[in-house]
Amino acid sequence: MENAFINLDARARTLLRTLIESYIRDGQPVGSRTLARTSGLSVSAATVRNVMADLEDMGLIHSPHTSAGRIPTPAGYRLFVDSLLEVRNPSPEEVRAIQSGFDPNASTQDLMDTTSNLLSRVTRMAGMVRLPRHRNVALSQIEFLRLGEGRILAILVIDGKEVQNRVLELERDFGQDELQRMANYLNAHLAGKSLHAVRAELLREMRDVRDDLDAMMLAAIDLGEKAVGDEDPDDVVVAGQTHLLGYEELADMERLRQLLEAFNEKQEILGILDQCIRSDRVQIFIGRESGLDWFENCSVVTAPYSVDGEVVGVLGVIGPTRMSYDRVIPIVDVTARLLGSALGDQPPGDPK
Amino acid sequence: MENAFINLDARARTLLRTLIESYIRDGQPVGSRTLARTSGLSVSAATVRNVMADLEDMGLIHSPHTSAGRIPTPAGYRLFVDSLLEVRNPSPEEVRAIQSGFDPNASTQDLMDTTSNLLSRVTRMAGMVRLPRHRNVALSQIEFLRLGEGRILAILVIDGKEVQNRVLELERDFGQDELQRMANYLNAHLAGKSLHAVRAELLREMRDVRDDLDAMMLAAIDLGEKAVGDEDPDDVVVAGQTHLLGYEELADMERLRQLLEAFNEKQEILGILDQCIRSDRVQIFIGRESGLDWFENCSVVTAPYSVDGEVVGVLGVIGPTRMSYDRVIPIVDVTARLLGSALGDQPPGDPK
DNA sequence: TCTGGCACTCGACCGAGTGGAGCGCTGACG
DNA sequence: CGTCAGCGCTCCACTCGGTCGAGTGCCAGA
Repeated sequence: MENAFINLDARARTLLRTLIESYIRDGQPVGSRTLARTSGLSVSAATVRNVMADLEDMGLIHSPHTSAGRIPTPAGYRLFVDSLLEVRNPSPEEVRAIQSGFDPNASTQDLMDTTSNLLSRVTRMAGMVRLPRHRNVALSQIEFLRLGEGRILAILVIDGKEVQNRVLELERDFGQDELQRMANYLNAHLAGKSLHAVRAELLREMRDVRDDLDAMMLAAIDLGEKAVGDEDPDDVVVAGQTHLLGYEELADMERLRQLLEAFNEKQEILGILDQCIRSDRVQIFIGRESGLDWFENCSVVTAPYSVDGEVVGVLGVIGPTRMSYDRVIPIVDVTARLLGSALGDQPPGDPK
Repeated sequence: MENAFINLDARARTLLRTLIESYIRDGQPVGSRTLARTSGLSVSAATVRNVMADLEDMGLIHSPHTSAGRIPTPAGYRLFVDSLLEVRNPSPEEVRAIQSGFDPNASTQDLMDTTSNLLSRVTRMAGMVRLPRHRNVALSQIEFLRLGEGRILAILVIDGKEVQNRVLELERDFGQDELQRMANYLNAHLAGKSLHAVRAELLREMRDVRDDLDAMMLAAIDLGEKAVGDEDPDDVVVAGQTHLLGYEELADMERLRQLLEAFNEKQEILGILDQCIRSDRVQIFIGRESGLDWFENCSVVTAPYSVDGEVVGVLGVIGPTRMSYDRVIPIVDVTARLLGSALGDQPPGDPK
């Protein structure tokens, strides 16, 4: 595949690029004559045919039947997005549409919903956002509530606005007043620190037990660790799945069913997104590259988003492989940046 | 429509029933010859033709084109389900499948998810469950947490297991200790009563202010009312939408898009379900009867479910108009009963 | 190495023809 | 008056053959 790229001379690359662009635009197999006319090169259709035959040998394009034009293979798309594509800057209206969608003082959940909606509306495909990891947001407050025999509700207030409930099942039973004192202790020690730091501190304290800690403190630390320990639930917000019904290259009902089912289950979507969280740029999956066969004719464009320089999540869109990458890529890119800054701006914009 | 029923003699009704059953089974327009053979009546095809012509005049059946068999109209389906249908008892396997799906000590949310999943899996259509109104579940505990300037988090524990958070925005600021005292006051007065009763009591106390209440108590009552006041959010749980992609009578992509969109928005689904909550039996909407035109070729079968004799919600399925009503209706019916008793059994099953 | 030309292939489209299912109507029968 | 057999007609679904056009592969010549 790497070799394929090296072996391609400038003319072949131009032709391949023109062919794919044309196919993306029209959805029709493109033949030698049209390609010769539209490529801008002054070569004859016959010459183009020879080049096309070479490209077909390399597995970059193929004919759906003997005498039709050529369409790109997944490998062709791969080469295209990796080294032939010139991304457009997102149009000003699009940037404005995206930017105006972000409400600076919405809750995180709302922000996620808005973002995936935005992505799906602007691209007319399905948008998805991986929830941010909360590693470096500040714990404002922690409280415990006794529900029943050994069952405790832990309430974490994060960033002064986000609230998380967790039900803990314990062997020992605590009275409400004990719980209150433990919460006071934890709040005094931990409030304002990031969840990440809180967890580290609790674990450290559990390790080197000091003499000046009484049993209650120990229990408090233990309880705090349990409450904070469970990382945020893995989840992903999806929107605009129905846009995918409009693409006739995805018209196979059975495939479509599997695709929508995947959106419901979310598990496989999560898997795909998690593969992208390492990269620091826009990433693209084409067709079956992700190893899922219901993914035929689909592509994913993702970008990680970060707060204060640390990647905390991924967002992206999923649509037909035959999509306008030059338009979609910058949209996903800029949305990721804007989401990152919307998340990052909040603490300063809403001090205490 | 009523007249149509009265005017139909036994033979015509048998023929209509056989025709609709046959069409539901095969999806093919059914002609006079086959109908004469399968109806069990000993009449000739010609006679059947005469009857069919009458039925067509009444608007109960129609031909898709000049010389094809007849298919039922929505009015025909209506008559069919109202007075011709003989529902089968649900098959034992189906009852068992449904019954075994209910985990007696799952949370309400889980129960709703399970139920809609169950409905969709057993019927192979889309299942939906309207969340139960909480009017008569017991409030176990109420707590307040100060989030910031005038912003308070109210935590309601219901039935000793369900937890609800509500953020209240107030004009006046309260300290955490004030909040604690108010919560104590409310808990002492209200714990164990039903949400409905709690609300009534709070409203009553607000009306006839008594002298022996100090300002704090008043504030507490006000706060409690705010916290309990907002009824549970309207919501509905949907599952198995993707099953609908399999029915070729729903193959129109644009219609399908609208249908799935409706499931996402949930608003219209809610509207339909709310129309059914009054009835105490299985209800059926056929085609456009609900007034929504994307609903063509779809039908809804719903049944309310009740706890302790009071209807608290509705569940149902949505699928193609051409569905096996005789199978679906008892399934929906029995599921509603089982869900009701699963919800009702919990308080006795989990005392305290 | 490029190019024009030629033969060939294949799908899309059209129109005619055919078979079959099904209807409406009519006239006869009990 | 209800029932029924039969006839003629309509319309759909399918097939078949022919044509057209787009596109390919290959070859010979510049």
